[in-house]
Amino acid sequence: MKNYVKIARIQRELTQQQLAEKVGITRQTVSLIEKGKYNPTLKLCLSICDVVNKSLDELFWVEKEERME
Amino acid sequence: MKNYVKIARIQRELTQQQLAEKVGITRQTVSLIEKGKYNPTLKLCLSICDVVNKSLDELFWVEKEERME
DNA sequence: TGCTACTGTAACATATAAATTACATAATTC
DNA sequence: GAATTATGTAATTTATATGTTACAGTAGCA
Repeated sequence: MKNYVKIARIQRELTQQQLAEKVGITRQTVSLIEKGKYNPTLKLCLSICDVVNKSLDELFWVEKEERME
Repeated sequence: MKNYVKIARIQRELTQQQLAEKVGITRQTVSLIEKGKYNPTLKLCLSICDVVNKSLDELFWVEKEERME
């Protein structure tokens, strides 16, 4: 479940802990999402979008072929 | 959890059953998502995007203020 | 009328997202 | 070198997405 959360987070100069607090989840969940080991819910994706000021497509769109790994 | 799945599905002239089969889920899940009663996972959202040939933003982006109901 | 296709939804079971707690490591800063 | 910060991850628990089965209602069509 590849995504661009980590890049966006670093652009905003946020730590995983800070992003987690702003989103209202735990640091562990942020870590797992960034690592592509979780399949987050839409609601959570939208919350992350709000915090880093990016769209769903910007953060979570990956072409079908490169989605897995 | 408002979204535009129903509109896109009808544009593609698919029934809930047909969309469900193409996505690999049940008709009931499609119904609940269209009704906004479910918070689908990102993976499922992406699968729906593939089938109706729309982006995440086109199907699932709603402004923060109108997201709930 | 009756039949079929499409949709909404409820109850229960299962899979898994996410929380919680905890431990480990690397990179700092003192 | 000790203390702190940021991150990865494992085990367990909890919440919920999704499947399964089933029933009801509407609309169109013979």
